[in-house]
Amino acid sequence: MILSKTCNYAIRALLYVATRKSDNFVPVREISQKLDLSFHFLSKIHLILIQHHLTTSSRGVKGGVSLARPAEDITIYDIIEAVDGNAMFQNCVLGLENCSDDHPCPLHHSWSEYRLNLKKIFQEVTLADLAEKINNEQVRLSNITEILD
Amino acid sequence: MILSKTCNYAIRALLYVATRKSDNFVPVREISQKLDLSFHFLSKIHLILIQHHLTTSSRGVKGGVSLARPAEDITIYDIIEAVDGNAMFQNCVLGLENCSDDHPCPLHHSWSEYRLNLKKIFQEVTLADLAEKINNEQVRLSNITEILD
DNA sequence: GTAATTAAAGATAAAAGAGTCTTAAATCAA
DNA sequence: TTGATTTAAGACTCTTTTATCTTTAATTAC
Repeated sequence: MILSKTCNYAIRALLYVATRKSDNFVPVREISQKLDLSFHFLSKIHLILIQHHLTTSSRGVKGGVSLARPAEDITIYDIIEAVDGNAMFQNCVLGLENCSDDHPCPLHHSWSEYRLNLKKIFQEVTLADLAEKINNEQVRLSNITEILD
Repeated sequence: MILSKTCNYAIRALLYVATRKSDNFVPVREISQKLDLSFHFLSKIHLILIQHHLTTSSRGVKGGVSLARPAEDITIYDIIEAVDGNAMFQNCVLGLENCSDDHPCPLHHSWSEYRLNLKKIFQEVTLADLAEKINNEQVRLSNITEILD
């Protein structure tokens, strides 16, 4: 797996929040039910997202989480960086410590080019882009077919 | 990290064997010393490689491991597939189970194209290609600068 | 103020990945 | 045959990731 499970869940959760596009907070319970994920685990993931200023939250009856800034301004890369870090986009594919153009590993050349593309793919796409696709029912967010009822 | 540590070590170990290009077996002890990796851990990794018919081995005084077929016929992809499996080259980037052209996740389109490139990069390169680079001292295999003395 | 609701925080546990250690088995050399 | 060498195999430990459960704190509605 390229992304950790935690990161997968984070992306899907934020996409769900983005599709709700209400001014209100979205309860974690609702997200976990709609995406069929563990409520407690998702709560924990949200702490990370809050720490990285991707979401804000409110406790209490009308509480929940919401995006910290417009969905247009949050890329998938932002989420990956917050949860999994950016090692994937920087490190040597063979795990060597000072792999560089000057001291390359055998795969350095092809990999460093590829790595940029990987970053690009995730940076080019915002939550808004994907939320629109989801709302147009062109794509899905969960193993369960219907998530938005 | 895209590849597991186990997989990194496996690739580097086989590259080392390929650079030795002797008809003899190469002791795991020698590999571990030259690559600065744990001998016992590397021994374990070699069991995987042997099971997947990437290497053969011999016990005893002149024993060790050697490539099961010519270095020209072993790609980096072969090693990755043996050690880490092929989930990375097949699975949905968001971890959805039946993500496909018919039932895509929001990232399916860009990802499925990208995934093919990823596979290609590793399939295009053989141990022989990289061993040649290493022997020409264009690249390195270890954090330690000199590995071939 | 009280009760219901919801995130925050922390303790705990299960599973997987990474790494170590010991013993057994095979091979070679003398 | 004996001893040295080297892989094979399995038990064991440590760390990280994933997941669960419980308690606390904040917010809202009444």
